Amino acid sequence: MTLADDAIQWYDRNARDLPWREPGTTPWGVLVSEVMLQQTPVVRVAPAWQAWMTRWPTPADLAQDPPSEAIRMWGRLGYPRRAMRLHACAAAMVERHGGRVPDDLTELLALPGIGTYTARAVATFAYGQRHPVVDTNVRRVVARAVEGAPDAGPATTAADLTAMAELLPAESDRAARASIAFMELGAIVCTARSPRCPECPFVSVCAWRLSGAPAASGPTRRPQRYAGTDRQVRGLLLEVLRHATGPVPRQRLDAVWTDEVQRARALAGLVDDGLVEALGSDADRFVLAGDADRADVQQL
DNA sequence: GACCCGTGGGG
DNA sequence: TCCCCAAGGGT
Repeated sequence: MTLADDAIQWYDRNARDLPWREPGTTPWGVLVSEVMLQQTPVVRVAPAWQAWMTRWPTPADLAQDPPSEAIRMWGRLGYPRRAMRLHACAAAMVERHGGRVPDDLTELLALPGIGTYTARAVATFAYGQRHPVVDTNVRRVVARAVEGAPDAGPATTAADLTAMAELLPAESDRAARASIAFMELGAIVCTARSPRCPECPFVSVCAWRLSGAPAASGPTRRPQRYAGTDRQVRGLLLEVLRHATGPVPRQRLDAVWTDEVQRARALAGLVDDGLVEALGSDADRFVLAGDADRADVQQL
């Protein structure tokens, strides 16, 4: 039995019942789930995915609505730029691919918001192709089980893809199952903190376990605190704009954060990123991207 | 490669 | 409380 065989067998008995894994999920549904899952936990994605797919069952449905509606529907999943890119992605698929999700890796990679991981995930899970699919879970599982390391080092895309490629079964359908199985293992058993090794199909062959499960050593870089960052300010500004039914006067945005310099920087950043538009010659009113026309109507 | 980009829940 | 982290992508 190879690691892939063990993982697939384990997955068949332990896979979570997630909505985008239901039979009949379209490539678009797979793509939407993968984008939503970029840095957002499964439990919060599930209901959002259902609502999104009900409202926009195809790329063309989404492309017909303005980006502002995508940003609103995104709700509090975080990183709202993903909503905007998903909208741009839908528009690009309508323009370049007749409204269908392409099955070619290169064409997928060329779409907005679709990077190395997501392109491979869609080609593999939506179309059954044989590609290594490497996310943070896979990197951790391979680091421990194969390399004997306590955790994955910094992402090195090419090397990570090579490492996983060597573990993939030859047959494409099994290769796809192996990839999803490794991801699932990393998500619910071989977790970053407190791995559940007794439940792991690799427990007896895991290189990390066999070497005594050493703890990680060395200094870990402390990420920036969230409180007080531009990201928090952007979140507060966008929260106001999401719920607005018309143009929001600058004065109302001024109320969300006292530091004027930081507030202005955050707002300018949102405009630069295309999430927000300024209205009027004085740029004294703001709307979500794509709402300018509607806003003008409401002005009259 | 470093850094920026939201949000919420668990330990 | 505080810290960590969660199916990354773009610059």
